[in-house]
Amino acid sequence: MPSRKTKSIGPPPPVRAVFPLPFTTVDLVIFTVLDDALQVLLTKRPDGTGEPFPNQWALPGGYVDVDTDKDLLACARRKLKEKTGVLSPYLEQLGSWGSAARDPRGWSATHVYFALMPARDVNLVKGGNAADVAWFTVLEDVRQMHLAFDHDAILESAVERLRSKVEYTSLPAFLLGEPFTLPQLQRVYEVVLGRALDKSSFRTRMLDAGFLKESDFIEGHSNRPAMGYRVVDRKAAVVFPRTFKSREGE
Amino acid sequence: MPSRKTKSIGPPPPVRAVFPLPFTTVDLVIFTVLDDALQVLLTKRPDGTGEPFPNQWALPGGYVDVDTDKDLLACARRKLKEKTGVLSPYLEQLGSWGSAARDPRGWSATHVYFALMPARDVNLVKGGNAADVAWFTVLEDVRQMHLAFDHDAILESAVERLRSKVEYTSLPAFLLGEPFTLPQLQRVYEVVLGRALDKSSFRTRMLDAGFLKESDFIEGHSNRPAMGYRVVDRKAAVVFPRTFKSREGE
DNA sequence: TTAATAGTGTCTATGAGACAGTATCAA
DNA sequence: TTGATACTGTCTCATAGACACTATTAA
Repeated sequence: MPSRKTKSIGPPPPVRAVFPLPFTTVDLVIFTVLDDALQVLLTKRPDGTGEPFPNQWALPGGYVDVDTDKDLLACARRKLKEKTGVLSPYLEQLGSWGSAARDPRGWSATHVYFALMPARDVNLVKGGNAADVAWFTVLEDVRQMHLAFDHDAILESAVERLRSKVEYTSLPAFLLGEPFTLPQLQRVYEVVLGRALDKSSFRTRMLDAGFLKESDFIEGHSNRPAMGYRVVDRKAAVVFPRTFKSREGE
Repeated sequence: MPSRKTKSIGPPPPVRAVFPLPFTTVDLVIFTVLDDALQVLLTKRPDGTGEPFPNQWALPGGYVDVDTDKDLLACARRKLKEKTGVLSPYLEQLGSWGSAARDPRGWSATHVYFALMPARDVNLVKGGNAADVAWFTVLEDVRQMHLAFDHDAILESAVERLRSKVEYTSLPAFLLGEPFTLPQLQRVYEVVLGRALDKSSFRTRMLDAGFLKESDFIEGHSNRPAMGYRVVDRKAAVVFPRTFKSREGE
């Protein structure tokens, strides 16, 4: 009979329960917009180690380490830093997937987080357990691959969540490095949504929502310079009261 | 990170990994609307069994059973049926909570689902591991309690999710038994949102959204009979293009 | 001056909110 | 006939979408 509220110091017992436990992992869906396309970060599964799905591409992730990870979010942050070097991007829980069949090693459950980050902030970290790390476009590259485990389904769910939230939140701002211009932001919205938006209504919506502050920085990569903006609160997205196209079928 | 063993055919080994695994549980946040109030189903933790939080109220849930549960959803359905007898209510994943501290027995992660059901469908099942099961109003009863584990935080998150979705989806329809009338449905919206809605705009919104079919059944519990409706698709909610009160701070 | 991109103004349509009015029932 | 509830119509206002317009730069 375990006593309350005491975390044991020292080495954990070899067996933690008298019944079998599922494996517990954390996986990450890391998005960016690069070359006018939505891209996702994947890592290659190692070869020759006896691990399942050798040489196949997979979402970055791995086992929860009971000794170092305080909680699931801390575990996600740790893995994020290991792969990208980025410390505090926009990070949100997507959900969890668990079943007897998804991993040949046995019953496993994964807690999935999705992250948004500017491509230029990322410093791809190669080596380690994963042989390789790279960006893949969601619409082209990944369509022609089969990811390891149930990661195809997880990615699909992440893209769906991202798309639907982009319809009524300021999420895309986290995909851009600061400061950014309104036309740049609009392009990101259009890339994720896969359709064009009206310039005028886009500007009013963004500026009225009050989540942007002028960076009093002008930035022109070609002709007339545009106003630069920064996000007021880098931690949370703003929710708009309407979706983008209220008229007719989404 | 230690290497993992491959799954063997035959009886499962007593130890499934050479590194410690977190406990894996599934918890349920079961909502209904009863007596013009949003209510949640809680179970009382057992006493004298050495389990943590004896006699405290908690969300129904428990360990994933690797041998009987095919996946997390199946596990959630099993527990749902055990407590309420209801087989297929509206069921959606809320998220997962995991940390070293939430359960005194050790690192644990719980996968939380939330369910919506008509109160009249529920047959409270007492006994078993949980001594007691009952409905509690979210706004009054639960405010004065302290739930076991981190269930206060989980419930708060579930209520928040429910409220925000009620602003722009047809979710409340799943809290009512069929057929129901539009005034009944409006009352449910108002109870969950905690504010009154305009009758006229409510009716147009609901009927235009096309998720209701006339039950050609008239139901009058007092005066002029109202049209009865049923939900077209009992599995999914409809998303409205706008929130209820677009003008000013929600 | 031209090309290119940034940004604004003007019109229309939609639909929510407000609220008054009508319809249909029980007693 | 009265009261209660179901339901409809009418007005206003906010704002998204469409699209033409002006502004500011580089070459």
